[in-house]
Amino acid sequence: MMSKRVNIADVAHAAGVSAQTVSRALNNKGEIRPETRDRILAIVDHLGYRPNTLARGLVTQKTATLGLVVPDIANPFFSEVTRGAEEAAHRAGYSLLLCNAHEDPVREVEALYTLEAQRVDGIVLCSSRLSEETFCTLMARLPTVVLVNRESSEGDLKSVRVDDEAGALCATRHLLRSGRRSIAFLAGPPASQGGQRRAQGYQLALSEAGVPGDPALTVACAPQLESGYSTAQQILTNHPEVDALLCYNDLVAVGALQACAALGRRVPEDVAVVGFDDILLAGLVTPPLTTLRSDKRGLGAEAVRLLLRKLAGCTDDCENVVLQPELIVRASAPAGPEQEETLHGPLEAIHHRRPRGDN
Amino acid sequence: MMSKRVNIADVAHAAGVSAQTVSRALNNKGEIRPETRDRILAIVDHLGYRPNTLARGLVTQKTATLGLVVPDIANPFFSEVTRGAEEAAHRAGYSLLLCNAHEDPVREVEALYTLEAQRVDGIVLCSSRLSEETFCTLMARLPTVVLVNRESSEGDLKSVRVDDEAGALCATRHLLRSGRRSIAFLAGPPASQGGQRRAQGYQLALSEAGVPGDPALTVACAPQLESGYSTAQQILTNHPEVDALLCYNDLVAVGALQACAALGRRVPEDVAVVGFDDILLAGLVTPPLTTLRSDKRGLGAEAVRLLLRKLAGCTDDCENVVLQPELIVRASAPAGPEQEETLHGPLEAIHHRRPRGDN
DNA sequence: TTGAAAGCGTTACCAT
DNA sequence: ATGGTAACGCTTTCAA
Repeated sequence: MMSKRVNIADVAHAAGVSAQTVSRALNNKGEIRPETRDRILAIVDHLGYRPNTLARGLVTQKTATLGLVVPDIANPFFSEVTRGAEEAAHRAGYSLLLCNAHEDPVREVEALYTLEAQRVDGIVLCSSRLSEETFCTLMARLPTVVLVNRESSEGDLKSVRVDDEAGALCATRHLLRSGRRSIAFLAGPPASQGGQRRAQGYQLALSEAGVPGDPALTVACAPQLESGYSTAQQILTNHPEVDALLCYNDLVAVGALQACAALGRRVPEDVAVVGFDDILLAGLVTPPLTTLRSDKRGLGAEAVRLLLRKLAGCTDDCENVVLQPELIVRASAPAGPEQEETLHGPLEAIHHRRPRGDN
Repeated sequence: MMSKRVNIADVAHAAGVSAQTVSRALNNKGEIRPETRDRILAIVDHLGYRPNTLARGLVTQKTATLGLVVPDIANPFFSEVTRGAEEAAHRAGYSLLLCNAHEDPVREVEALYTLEAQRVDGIVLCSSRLSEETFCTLMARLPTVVLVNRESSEGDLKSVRVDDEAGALCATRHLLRSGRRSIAFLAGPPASQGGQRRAQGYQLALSEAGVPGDPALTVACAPQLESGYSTAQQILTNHPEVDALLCYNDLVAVGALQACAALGRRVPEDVAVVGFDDILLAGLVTPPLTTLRSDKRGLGAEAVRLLLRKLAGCTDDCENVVLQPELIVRASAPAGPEQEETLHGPLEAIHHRRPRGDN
């Protein structure tokens, strides 16, 4: 039925040359007479020949394919990271094999095995939830890996991440400056390194200010809206004195907003809410979220760039990359009265009046 | 440095059998003595051997990999579709090669060529912006394709889509019933078949109601928030009588909400706004969006299922799938006074009080 | 400048 | 039940 796929031999035959010469014409490699090359390329075009990347990969030991592992592609944070990674990969002539780890370490390991079997040239691993131990065992056999939002003690493992600690520090300071005294932290998945670092920034800000940190006010939660809702509800119920919620990400923060509404707590009058990431949603809910903006696409793009540099054998200047998040002050946690006119007042107005959607 | 990758010959040697037997053990295929198999599998495990899928694909002409092409992976609609597709693919033992067409027909063709070269077993092509002509030319040479949100006259090309016409019809009727008389349509990309079908539903509802359709009230726009903003602003300025905006998708609708705010038009009092898709955002903006909910993950999952059925040679029951969207009435376009207590009144309250985020 | 042969790692096919 | 050989489609290496 379907005629057999045209291969390099067919092209060679049609051009009256050897397969070798066709290969040279295609890869612009080795000496070849220009007119021969042009003739061959014309035939390639006419026959609609596409080199089989499997065969090519088998011999070159390179697939021009990268693996990308994310905890949840439907999470806006990771779809932005993915977009950035895809663009950078595409620009460099690489394809992207996407794996959704589903917030599950088992699935994550599975994904890494699959990528190994597929012989991807390198892997971008986002927000890994694996233990450091599992990690080191795996890395030994995997192709080159670059981590996103996670670091590892493992030798030459490079990473790209946002400065979680600085972000949480900045946000917590902001809350303290605006007069909040009992700040709870919705910490995200315990296995998340980002969550752990944010916890440190949060603690640091508290001790700076001489505020006694109550361990009961740091509560783990899944990185989704629903979990933010239930966790915030629980915190606000058990600790009525809480007047601010620092959230693992914007989805959790939106859930927290809804919990406040459900409990009749006004935001920001009774409770201030701060998110993390500044996804599109953040500026559009009511009240708009104060949050830490991170360059999500940049994270993905930078990870791919680092990966490609490592693949190119560039060992020297491949440093870890730490991107600084930017505090975006909106109505869910405004500046206190004393800072109103100075630091963030004007910004706030700008940030939620303008149409946005592509940050 | 890095020891050579272990291959099937190494395993065979270690087990004292032929490569053939190792292959049989691995694929559970052909006759093999159970104890031999177990012994081999133990060695496989011990050596950490992973079959090279390239080599396997080269000989079997199957890669266990599907291609997914989307216009924009950062668009929440498509990241949900992707999530559904990835899950279905993973469950069936397939990997997913992701291509972002970037809302650009040229990139789309490029992506299809890449997938062809990668010898994916099949392709899920979402919301293609290609002309029917380009399309037919390409399809002839591509591996099996299933379309999402697009249909084609091309022979055996199957598709999965939402019923755009029915959705737009339903939404427009809803607006008319609630007393709106001058309804504009922000139509999305002209090349979008979904947009075209929605235009038909919109027109049909207008003629049903005997409302004269003004062609100037159907305006193309990019499927993003910013474009919704500028397009709505333009419409509302040029046609002050407009009292409702039917939008291509929820992002456009949110932009339209912002335009209304900027122009001092109250929603829904002065202008009603309706979106499409019911992405997470839709229920969380102010006012919450009335919209047509589509099963985004289901779309992706169903497309993969259809694709796999076709690959399995199942030609008979592979029908096109058309999913019905569901009108979700929220405050941006409430029911009119006369329908308040009957149809949608109670629903509305439910839809924006509950925490949501995983629809 | 071009071609022939070998080999990448696996499975299919036919022997044994 | 197991093994040998060829083949998948390409690039690398060497020879002409």
